[in-house]
Amino acid sequence: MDDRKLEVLRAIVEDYVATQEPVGSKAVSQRHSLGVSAATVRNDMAYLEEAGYIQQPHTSAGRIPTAKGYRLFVDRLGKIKPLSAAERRAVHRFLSEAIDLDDVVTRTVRLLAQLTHQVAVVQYPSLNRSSVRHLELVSLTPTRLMVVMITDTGRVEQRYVEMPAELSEDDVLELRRLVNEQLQGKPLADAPRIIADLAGLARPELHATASALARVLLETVVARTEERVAVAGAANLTRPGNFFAGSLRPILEALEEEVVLMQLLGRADSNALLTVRIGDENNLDDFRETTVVTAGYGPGSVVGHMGVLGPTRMDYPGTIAAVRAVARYVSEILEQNR
Amino acid sequence: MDDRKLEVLRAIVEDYVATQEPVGSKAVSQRHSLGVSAATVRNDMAYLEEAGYIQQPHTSAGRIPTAKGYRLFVDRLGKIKPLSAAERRAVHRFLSEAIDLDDVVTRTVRLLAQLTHQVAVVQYPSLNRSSVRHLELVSLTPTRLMVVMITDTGRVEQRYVEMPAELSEDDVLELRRLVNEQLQGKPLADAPRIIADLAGLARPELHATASALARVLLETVVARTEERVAVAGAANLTRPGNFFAGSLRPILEALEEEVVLMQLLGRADSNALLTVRIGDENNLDDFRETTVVTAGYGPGSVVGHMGVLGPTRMDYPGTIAAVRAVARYVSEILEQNR
DNA sequence: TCTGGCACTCCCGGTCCGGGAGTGCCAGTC
DNA sequence: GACTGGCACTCCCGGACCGGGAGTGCCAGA
Repeated sequence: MDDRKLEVLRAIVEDYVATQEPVGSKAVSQRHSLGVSAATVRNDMAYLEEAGYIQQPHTSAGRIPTAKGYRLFVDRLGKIKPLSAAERRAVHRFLSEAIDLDDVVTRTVRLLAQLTHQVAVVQYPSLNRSSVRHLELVSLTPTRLMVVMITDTGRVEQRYVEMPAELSEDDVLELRRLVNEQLQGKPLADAPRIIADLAGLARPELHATASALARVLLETVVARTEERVAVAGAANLTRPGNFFAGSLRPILEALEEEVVLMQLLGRADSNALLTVRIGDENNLDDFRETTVVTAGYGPGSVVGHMGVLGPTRMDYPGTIAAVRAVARYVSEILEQNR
Repeated sequence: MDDRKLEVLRAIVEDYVATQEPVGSKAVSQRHSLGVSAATVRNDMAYLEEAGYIQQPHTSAGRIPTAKGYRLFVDRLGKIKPLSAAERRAVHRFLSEAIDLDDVVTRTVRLLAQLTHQVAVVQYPSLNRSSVRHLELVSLTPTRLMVVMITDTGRVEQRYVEMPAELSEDDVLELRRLVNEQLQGKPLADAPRIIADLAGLARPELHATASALARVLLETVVARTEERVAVAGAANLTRPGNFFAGSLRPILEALEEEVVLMQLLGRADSNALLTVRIGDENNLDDFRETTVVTAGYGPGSVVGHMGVLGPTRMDYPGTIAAVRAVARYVSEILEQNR
C-alpha cells in the first residue's frame, strides 16, 4: 500500500475523531496538504474502502474509518503524544497525595476519566498476585469473629466468621498468633495449602474453631477470586455523539458487572505493556462500537490492570499516552509502600 | 377540595406513571369508574390545574401531575403496597448471605436498584455515629505504618502513616496497646479529645512517634468526615422515557460526587423514618425532575441512610415500600453483629 | 350539579421538495 | 501511467405542508 494512501487514512481518522462527521475527499486534500487534488484522494479512498479500512455510511457521504482502519492507525500511524509537563506534574501531585490503597485506586480512576474524557476502570491489586502482610482477628460477639487480611499491596479484606463455640480473649490471641505465623509473607497463591494444615497445628481444644477459621480463610483468599474494580467517568458516555441512547444502556449495565469489566481489562495477555482492543476485538456484543485501552501496573510485576473505555472513534494517541503515564505513576507509588 | 377531585388526581398520577403519557378526561372517566362523565372530569381537571396540582404540556393534550400534585398524592393518596411474601423472602435471603459490611452494602444497593428499577444509593455507616472496636497497626517499612480501624458497625478504615523515626517491633506493639486501651469502645465523636491526650501517655522515647500517630488518627477519624456511598442501577436511568439524553449527563455526574449524593440522602432530617423529596424539594437544579426516596437504617439508632432516585414520575407506593423494607432488614442484619 | 354536543387547538406522522455535499467516472493533460 | 477538472448522479437533511386524532373549554339543557 502506497504511502499516500496511508496518509489519506490518517487524515480520515484524525478528522473523523475531531469532527465526528464523515470526511470527504475535498476536506482531506485541502486540510492535510497532501499536494494532490480531491479527485486523486477519491481514488485512494476507493482503494481504502475496497481494502476494508474505511466505509461510507451511505452513497454520497464522506468516509469513516472501520475497526480495521483504526487498527492500522493505532499500529502504524498514530504517534503517541506524551502528556504535557504540566499534566505530568498534576498527575504526579494528585496521586502522591493518596492516603491508602483505596485512595490510590479512587484517585487513579478519576484521574484517568478526567484526562481522557472517557470511562475509566481500575482493578484493585489482584489477590492472586499478592502476599499476606498481616491477619487480624477481632471478636464481634463471643462466637463471631471478624477476620481482616492485609496484603503487601495494601489491600484490606475482611470477613465475618461464625465460630462453633465461644472463644475467650486468649483463644483469639492464640489463633491470631497461629495464622500469622503460618501465613505472614506467604503469597496468597500458596495460601490454600498452608491453610489446609492449619487446624492440625492448633491446641486440641481449639481444633474445631481453628478449622472453622481455616474454612473461612480459604473462602476469603481463594474462592474470593472475584476481583474488585473501580469505575469513574460514566457521565462521559453521554458526550455528544459518543453513544446514542440505545447503545448506552447495555454499557452502563456492563459497568456494574465485575465479570464483564474484568473481561474487558483482559487478564489474559497480562504481560503486554499496553493493549488496545478495538470494536469486535473485545469479543462482546455490546462493545462492538467500543475501544478499550488497558495497561498493567504494579510494583515490579503486574498486580492489576487499569484502562479506559470509549467509542472506537476516540483520540488514540492522547488516550494511549494518558493510560500509559498513569499506570507508570501508580506503579511507582505502589513501589514506595513495599 | 372535593373527594372526587382527589380521586381524579389519583387517577391521573397512577395512569401517568403507568403509561408515561398525558392522561385525558375520557381515559380517567372510563378506566377509573368514578361514575361521572368525561365532561365532569374535565371540570375537576380545570380546578386541579388552577390549584397547581396538574398541568398541560400544551393545549389539547392530557394532563400530567406537577411536583405539587405528586406531593399531595404521596401525602394523602398513595396507599403503600407492601412487598409480596416472595419478595420479602428473597430480600431476606439475599441480605443474610452477606459476608461482611462491604458485602452488606453492595448487596443492599443492588437489591434496591433491582426492586425499584431505579438508581439506588447506600451510605456506609457514618463514622460519626460509630464507636471504635479495634485499632490495628501494621508496619510497612520501618518508618511507615498502616493504621486499620474497625468500628462497631463493621466498617474498616485504613491509612498510611509516615513515622518521624524508625520503629522497632516492640514499639509498634506498645503503640497498638496504647491506642486500643484509650480508644476501644469509645464513640468516634469523642475520639478527637482522647487522641489529643494520647501522646502524653506514651513512653518518653515514643513521644514523637505517638504524636505523629495521633495526628494521623485525628485525620482518619475526624477530618475524614467524608462519607462513603455505594451506587447501583445507573443503567435504570436510561429506561425508556425516564430521562432524555440532555438531562442524563448531569445526573450521571452527580452520582460520582459524594457531596451531592450525601445532600440527596439528606443528613439533615435524619430522624424521619422515611423521606420523599420530590423535584424542587431536593434544592438541586439538576434534580428538578427527580424524586429521592430515602430511609435511615442502623442497629437501634440511625447510622446511615439509603435511598433510591428516579424521575418524579415513579411508582411511589412500590418504591416507598421497597426502600422501607430493605432499610429494616439491613438494620436487623447490623443488629446481629453488635 | 352533571352531561352531551360542538367548535377549536395543537401535536404528530407522513409526504414532498430543494439544496448541498460527496461520489464515481471519464476524458484530457503532464 | 498518474493526476486532474468536469460533470452527472445519488442520497441525506431540513423545512414546509397537510390531514387525522386526541383533548380541551364552553354552553345549553336536563
